[in-house]
Amino acid sequence: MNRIAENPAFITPTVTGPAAKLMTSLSQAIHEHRLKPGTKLGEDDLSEIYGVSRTVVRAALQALSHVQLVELKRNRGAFVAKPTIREAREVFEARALLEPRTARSATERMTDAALARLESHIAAEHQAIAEGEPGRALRLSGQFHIEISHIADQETIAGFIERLVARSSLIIALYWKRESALCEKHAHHALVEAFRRGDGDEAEAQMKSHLIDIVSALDLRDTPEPEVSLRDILAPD
Amino acid sequence: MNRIAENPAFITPTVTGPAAKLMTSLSQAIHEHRLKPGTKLGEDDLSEIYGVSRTVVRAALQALSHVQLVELKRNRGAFVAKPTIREAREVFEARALLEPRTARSATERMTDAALARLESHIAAEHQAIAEGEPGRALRLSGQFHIEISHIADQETIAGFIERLVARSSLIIALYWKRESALCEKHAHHALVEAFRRGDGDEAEAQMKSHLIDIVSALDLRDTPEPEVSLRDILAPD
DNA sequence: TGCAATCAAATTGTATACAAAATTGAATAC
DNA sequence: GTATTCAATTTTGTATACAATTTGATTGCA
Repeated sequence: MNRIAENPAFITPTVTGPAAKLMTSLSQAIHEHRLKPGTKLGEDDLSEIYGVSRTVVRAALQALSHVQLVELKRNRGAFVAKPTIREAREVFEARALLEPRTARSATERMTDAALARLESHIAAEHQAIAEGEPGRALRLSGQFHIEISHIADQETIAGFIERLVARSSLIIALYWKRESALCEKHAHHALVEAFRRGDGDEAEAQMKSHLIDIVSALDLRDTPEPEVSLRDILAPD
Repeated sequence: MNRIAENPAFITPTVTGPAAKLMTSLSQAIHEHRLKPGTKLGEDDLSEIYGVSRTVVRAALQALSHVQLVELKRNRGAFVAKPTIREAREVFEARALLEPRTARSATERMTDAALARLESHIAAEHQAIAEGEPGRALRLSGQFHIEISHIADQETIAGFIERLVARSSLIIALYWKRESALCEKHAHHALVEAFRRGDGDEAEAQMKSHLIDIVSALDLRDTPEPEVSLRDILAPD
């Protein structure tokens, strides 16, 4: 069974049992932009919706806060994280540091089975776009990157990349330029071609430019914070 | 107030309130090798020791498991993490990927105040060794690396490095060769000199070789797992 | 004696009850 | 009419009670 079916959540759950289900469900909703940055995640609401106690809800929310998909404010509750422009830049700088080299490592460890998985990712991505589900396409696109890091067989780095890709989804929700089309199709295809040829240099270069393309499609100009910043400024923790 | 005094725990707590105190205390004990890899952390024990309920204990243990200082086994409890040789290699490969470049960034952003902080770290490290407290020295040595990542002003990467340095402490506890002396004195001093001269190339190179030196002082030879070797010895047929 | 099954003790997992804090809105004073 | 205060409500934080699982020890049986 491949990882796609096993872990549609993106983030490898760091909790077990019912809390993991909740974490997966929330994580997926955040990734597909059904839950928008800043949304309040009330404990009672979630506990009623999922039919579990607040104890379990809190465990899931804490786990999500550890991967920075959720922000916990003491005595105030849990909110879908809202990365700042500064954080957005940092996330992509970290990805630029980790992913190109990881793509090179993946090239060296590439197998036919792994190539097939990557291609099925791309196919699923195209299908999602064709079916008018951009949220699902975005999630699959992120999973493509994560899959590469797992192929590279560096689980520690893969864990970091999982977190970075997850936050990238929030960043895209907040800062994506409407004008620029989300076209990862060609970039991902070019990467797979490099993998197939076993060309590590090319894979590294492709990944590097792919990440630059993504950043250039974001609007990360310094602008005054949205409305909610008032609270943060006037009642800081 | 500087970061050293604020965060003697190493790991920036991802929880608030009483659970943060507990996390800090446990994290510090693990770093100083007072709590050894594999030690069981029973919920009732901790709850009695710290005078808080199991709810708080569980929150702290969950937080520690998210930074991989603690391993949670479902229905079995929490244990101080015990990185495998494979994980040890991965941790230092990730550090090799992140820290040299981060040292270069730190060079560009270096200030007199930051240099002074780094030097006070080294001084405290020497003092700890002189006073025969190798545990404290090791913790301070790790904080030196973390401080550099904060100076580089990349909080996302700094968070990763915090986790890697934390796990490195467990790895050192498990795999340090007795023969080789822990002498980070010169390496850290050379780094500070490079920072002072604003020599980014040199800082990057120094960090790279420093990490290689640490790995070379570890015994990461593939050995059969403890149980397996027992079986081999006792049932040689 | 050796092995297996069953039962008891201890420990973790989950739910719920209670305490504390923050938010909300209405009443009152200016 | 506006602002301020205070109480009621809601929500989160913590403790505790109960359920489920694991562990090991004892007993029964071959």
